[in-house]
Amino acid sequence: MIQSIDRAAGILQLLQGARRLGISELAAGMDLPPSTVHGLVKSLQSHGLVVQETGGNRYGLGPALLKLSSVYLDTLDVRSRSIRWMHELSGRTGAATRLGVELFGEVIVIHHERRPDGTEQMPETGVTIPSHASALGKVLLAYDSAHADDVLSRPLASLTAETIVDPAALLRVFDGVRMTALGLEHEEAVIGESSMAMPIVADGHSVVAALAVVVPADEWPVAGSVETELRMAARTISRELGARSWPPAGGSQNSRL
Amino acid sequence: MIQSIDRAAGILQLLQGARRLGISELAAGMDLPPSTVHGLVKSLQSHGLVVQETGGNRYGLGPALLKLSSVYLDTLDVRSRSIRWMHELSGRTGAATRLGVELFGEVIVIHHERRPDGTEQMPETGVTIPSHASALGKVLLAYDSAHADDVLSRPLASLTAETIVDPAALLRVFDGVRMTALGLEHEEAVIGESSMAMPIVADGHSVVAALAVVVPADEWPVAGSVETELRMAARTISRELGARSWPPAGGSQNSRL
DNA sequence: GATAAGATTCGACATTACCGAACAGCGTTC
DNA sequence: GAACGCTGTTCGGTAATGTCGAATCTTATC
Repeated sequence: MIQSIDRAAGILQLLQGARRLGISELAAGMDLPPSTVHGLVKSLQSHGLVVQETGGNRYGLGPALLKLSSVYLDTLDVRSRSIRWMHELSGRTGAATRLGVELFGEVIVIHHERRPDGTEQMPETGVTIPSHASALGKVLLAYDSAHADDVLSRPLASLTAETIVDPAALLRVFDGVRMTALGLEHEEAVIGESSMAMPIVADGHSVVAALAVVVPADEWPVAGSVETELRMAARTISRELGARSWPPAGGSQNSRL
Repeated sequence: MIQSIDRAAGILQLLQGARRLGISELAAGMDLPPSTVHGLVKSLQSHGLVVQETGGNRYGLGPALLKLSSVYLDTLDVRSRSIRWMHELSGRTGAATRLGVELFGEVIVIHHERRPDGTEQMPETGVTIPSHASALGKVLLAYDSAHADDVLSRPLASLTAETIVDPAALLRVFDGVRMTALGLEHEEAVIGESSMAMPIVADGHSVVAALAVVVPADEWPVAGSVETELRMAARTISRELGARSWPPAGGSQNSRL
C-alpha cells in the first residue's frame, strides 16, 4: 500500500531472483528511473538488507535478512514443537521429513529433517515449492479456500509430466484431502521424489502448517506403517498446539464447493 | 534515508526483539501515531515480511524473510566454498566450526558445522555475537578499521567476567591479531566456551569472513595441531576465493594506529 | 450489558520522496 | 592517448505521497 515499501520489497524480490544486480538493471526491472532506485537501494543498504559488492557497483541481499529470518524461525511455535517429533518420525520411517507453511501460493519449508542414512543431503529449510505440485501444498490449500482460489486463478506451472495443471482436477484433489486429511504427490515437483503430507492444527481448528514424509520415487507407494507414523506425529503435534480435534473437520472449508 | 523505509526497518527490528507486538505497542516503540504504524505494518504484511497472528491482533516477522535469507546464503561464495572444508576441519579437530561475517558491530554466523560427536547441538546459522567478545569478531574488526572505530566508539557490553570492555585493550588485541592472523577468545562471550578464529580473504586482499573453531572451555588452550588445521583450512578457502596471499598483509589496515 | 482498550478507516494537509537533469568515474573504442 | 558511452551518484524543484488526528468498528473486560 505504501509506495516506497512496495518498491523496496520489489527490489528485494528482484535480488532474490537474480543474485546480483546493478542500479540500472534494477531500474529496468522495476520500470523506474535510476535515481529513484538508487535512493531506495541506499536506504535498504543502510539497514543491512542489501549489500554492495566489495569494490563493485552491484548489489545483493544482505545479512540482516539472515538475522531476521533466524528470529522468525524462533517465533514459530509449530516449528519448535515439531522438531523433536520430526526427528522421531524420520528415525522410525527412514525417510526425510519436511514442515511447511503457505507463502503466496507456494510452500516454504520451515524445518527439514534429513534421512537418517548418512547420505549427503542439502538442508532444505527456506526452500519454496509450488503448492499445486507438492503434498504439503495440497494439504495447506485444501484447508484454506482463500489461498486456494488465489492459486487456481492463475495458470499452474508444469514442473514434470505428472504435475496437475487442471484447476478442476486440483479441486477434486482438495476434496479428497479433506476427507482423509492426507495429501499425496508422486514425482509432481521433482522427478524421483514422492511425498505424503498431513495437516498440523493449532488453537482449535486452524491449519497452521503441514508435515510431510519425503521418499525416493521407487519406494512409492510407501508402506502403511509410514502413513500410520505420519498420522501419529501430525496428531501429537496438533494436540500439543491446542487442537481440539484431529483430523480437522474440513468438509466445508472451501467455500466454492 | 527514505523515511518510510527507515520506519519499516525499525518495525522489523522491534519485532526482532519482541517476538509479537500489537499496533499500539509498535507505535509506542517507534514513537509514532498508531495510524501511521498501521499503514506501514499492512504494507509489510502484504509482502509477507510480517504476519498477523491467526485470529489475533498482534504481528510478528513473516515467512518471506526466510526465503530471502535462504537466497542470501546461496549468494555467498565464501559460504559455498567453505562448507566442505569446514566439514573436514570439524572432522579432524573434533570441534564445532563457525563461519561469520560483520553485521553492524556484531558477527553473524553464516555457517555452522556441528561437533562430530553425536551430541545434540543447536544449529547456529543466523545467530549473532557481539564482535568484541568473540574470536570471529576480533579478526573481522582487526582488518576493518571503519567498523572497528564504530564499535569502539560505543560502550562495550560485558557478557562474562572475561569480556574485554576497554577500547584501548581491544586495539592492542587487534594489533596482535594482525601480526599472527589469529583471534582468540576464552569464555568472553559464553561461559564454558572458547574459540580461535582466522581471516578468510577474497579477491586479492579484502577480508570477507572469519573462520573459527569452537571448543569447550576446559579443552583450552587447544592443541597446536588444531591451530595448524585451522590455518590450513583458512588458507585453502582463501586461495580458492582468489586471495593473492595468506595471511593477509594487515600491518597498516587500521588507520588509527 | 456497559465500558474501555485497541485496531482500523478516512480525508485534509504539508511533508516527503520522486524524478529529470547535470556531474563524476570507468572502461572501451578508435 | 583522447573521446566516447555507460553506469552510478548528487542535487533541487515539484506535486504526489505518506502522515496524522479524529471517527468508527471490533474485541476483550468487568
